[in-house]
Amino acid sequence: MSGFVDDYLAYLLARASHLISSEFHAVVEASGLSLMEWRVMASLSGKEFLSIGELADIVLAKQPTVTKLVGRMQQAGWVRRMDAPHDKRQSLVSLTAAGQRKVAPLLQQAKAHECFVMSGLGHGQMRELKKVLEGLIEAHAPQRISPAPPR
Amino acid sequence: MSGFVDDYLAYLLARASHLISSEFHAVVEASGLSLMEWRVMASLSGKEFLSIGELADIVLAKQPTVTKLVGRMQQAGWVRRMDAPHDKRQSLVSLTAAGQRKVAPLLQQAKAHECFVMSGLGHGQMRELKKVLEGLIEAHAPQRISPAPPR
DNA sequence: GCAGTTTATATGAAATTTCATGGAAAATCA
DNA sequence: TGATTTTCCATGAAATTTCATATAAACTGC
Repeated sequence: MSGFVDDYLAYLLARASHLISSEFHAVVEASGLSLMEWRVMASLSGKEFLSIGELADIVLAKQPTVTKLVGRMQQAGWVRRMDAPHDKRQSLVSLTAAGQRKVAPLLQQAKAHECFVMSGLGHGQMRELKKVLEGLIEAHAPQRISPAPPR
Repeated sequence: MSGFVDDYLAYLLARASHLISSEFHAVVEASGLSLMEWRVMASLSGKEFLSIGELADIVLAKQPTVTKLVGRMQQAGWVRRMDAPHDKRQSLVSLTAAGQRKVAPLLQQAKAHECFVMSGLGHGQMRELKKVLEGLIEAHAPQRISPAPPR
């Protein structure tokens, strides 16, 4: 490792994230999906649908990237799109039946992998870690929506 | 957020990392560097030099990506390369004087940003977080080098 | 309802990344 | 030492991402 980046929080986060993701990446690729495709499908699973913008936010990618990614996934038959009935600007993305079958096993394996990672930590540390991360995410969320004043 | 990814460790790590990096990304780009260029230069600062392979590992990118990235940075005059004297396969990368001048202020600002992030956590939680991350990184390091048996 | 503005997504061109492979130097081993 | 394998980096072609911008629909305030 390098002098500066050692012990630098942003770097530790990036490295830990990369390492953990990479491990599971192997599983994901074995099923013929890219990491981004997996993220999209995992995000979509359980939900009725998500808009392109929501997806971009969740999968941590830019909007044009997601538009094109979803386009390719649609070609592959894993997702479908429809215009939002009330807001015709939005494009709502949802899993097809084939898509659901494709992710289902991965969702299981993801949980298994998480357990594996967790086993190296201890349940307590794990909960603590998640709590701190959630706190960080909360605290640094881009647009802080101030509570609407009572009407 | 989405149902599945909520509370999924790999995702929390990815999101927290992305969020914290993005904040500093603004500072980095203001100085005319990309995130990757910043990582390379930060990694190099303090070190005499690093090989392409070491850099790729540190900055979490693939080897061909780093080769080309370094090529562009060399064009820009921020880094230089030389063949390793003992192993002519290796290409050693080091900062030029211009490169050093370029990163110096960013190194300062990075520390400042880290303090800012830390301020939302408390020193104790911060140390704990870093410790857990370092543990994760250590535990999941790709090639565990077992200590050489005494000769 | 109408300008002016904002929001959500799409898209083409350019930049970057990735994959697969190549070549050359080092390491291994019989 | 010569053959074989491995390691390290470069590179061309293909795939992806990104930037800048376009388009169309929704909002805002008269």
